[in-house]
Amino acid sequence: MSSEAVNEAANEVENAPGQPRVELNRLGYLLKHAQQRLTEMTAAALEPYGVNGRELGVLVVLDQMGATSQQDVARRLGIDRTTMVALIDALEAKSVVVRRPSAEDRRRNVVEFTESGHGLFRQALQASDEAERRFVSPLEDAAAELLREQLRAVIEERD
Amino acid sequence: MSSEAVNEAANEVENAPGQPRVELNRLGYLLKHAQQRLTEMTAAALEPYGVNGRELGVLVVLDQMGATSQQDVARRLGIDRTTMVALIDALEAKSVVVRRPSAEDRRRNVVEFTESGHGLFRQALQASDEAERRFVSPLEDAAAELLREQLRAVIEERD
DNA sequence: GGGTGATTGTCAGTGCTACTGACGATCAGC
DNA sequence: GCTGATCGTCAGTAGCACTGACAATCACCC
Repeated sequence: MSSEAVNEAANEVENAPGQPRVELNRLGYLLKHAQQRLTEMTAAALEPYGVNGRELGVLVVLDQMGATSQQDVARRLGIDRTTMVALIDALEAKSVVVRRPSAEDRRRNVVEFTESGHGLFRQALQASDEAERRFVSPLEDAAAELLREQLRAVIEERD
Repeated sequence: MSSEAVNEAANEVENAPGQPRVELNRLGYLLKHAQQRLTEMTAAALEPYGVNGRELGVLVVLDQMGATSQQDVARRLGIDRTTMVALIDALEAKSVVVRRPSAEDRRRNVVEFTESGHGLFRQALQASDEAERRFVSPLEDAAAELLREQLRAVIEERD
C-alpha cells in the first residue's frame, strides 16, 4: 500500500509513449540532478574563459570583499581552507589573481585580482548569469526568484 | 574583524548588516549547499538502518518498478550502469536485495527485495521522509511542495 | 621578556562518487 | 550463422573535499 502510494504520486505525470521517464519526487534526487544540470550548463558557458564554477565562486567573493585572506574566502563559501589552496593555485596559474603576503599579519596571504583578472571575471560572471537564466527559464521570473528564496531559507537554518 | 578592516579599506560598498550577501544568491552556491545539508540530515536519519541515501534511491525505484534489471534502475535514477554495480553489491552484502539471473534474458540480473529487505526499506523510507520534512521545515507546506515542482521543472527541461 | 595556545597556509594521504574503456556473454535481426 | 547492440563486470582515472600533520606567526597573559 505504501508502495502504491509512492507509485501513484510518481506517476502523476502521464507517461508519453517516447518518454518512459517517471519523475522521482524525492528531494535528494531533485537536488542532485538540479545541481548536476546547472553545473553542466555553467561549465559550458564558462569554458571560453578558462575558469570553472568553483573558481568563479571564489572570484565573486573576492569582488565583494575586496582583497582578503584565503581563509576568509573559504569561510564565506563554506569550504575548507585546505580546499582553497588548490583553488587559488589554479587562479594564480592563470594570472587571474595574485597572492601577496599580508603586511599586518604575516601568516596570511592577501589574494587579489590582477588587472586583466578582474576584466575576465566580469565577462565570466555575465556568462554564468546567462547560464543561470537559461537554467531557470522553465519558470516564471517570480517563481525563479522564489526558488532562490526557498533555497536560502532551507540553507540558512543553521543551529 | 580583520576581514572587515580589509573590506573597509579596499571596498566600501558594505551593505546594511543582515542583508543577504550576493554570493549567497548564486544558484550554484544555493544548490550545492542545499544538497549538502539534505545529504547530512538524510545520512543521520538513515544511519540506524545501515543504508545511505544513494542506496535508498535504488530501493525506492525497486519498490516502484518491482523486480528489474540493474540497467533499468540505473536509467531511472539517471546514473551509469557501472556505478550501479557497487550499489547493488552493497545492498546484496546487507541482504536487502538479491540478484538472480533473468530467465527471459540471460544477460540480465533481476534485482529484487529480500523479505527482510523490504521491511527495512519501509522503515528507512519513513526515516528519510522525516528528514526531508525537517529539511523543508523553514518553509510552509505549500512552499515546500512548490519547491519540488520547481526543481522538477528545471530538471525535466531535457533536449 | 617568555611561554602558551590559537590561527594561517601548505602538503600528503584518504574517502567518496562517478565516469571511460575494455571484456565476455548474450540477444535480436537479417 | 553473422553482425551489431545490450548487459554486467572490472580496472583505471578524475574531481572534490576532507583529516592530520607541520612550520610560521600572532595574541594574550604572567
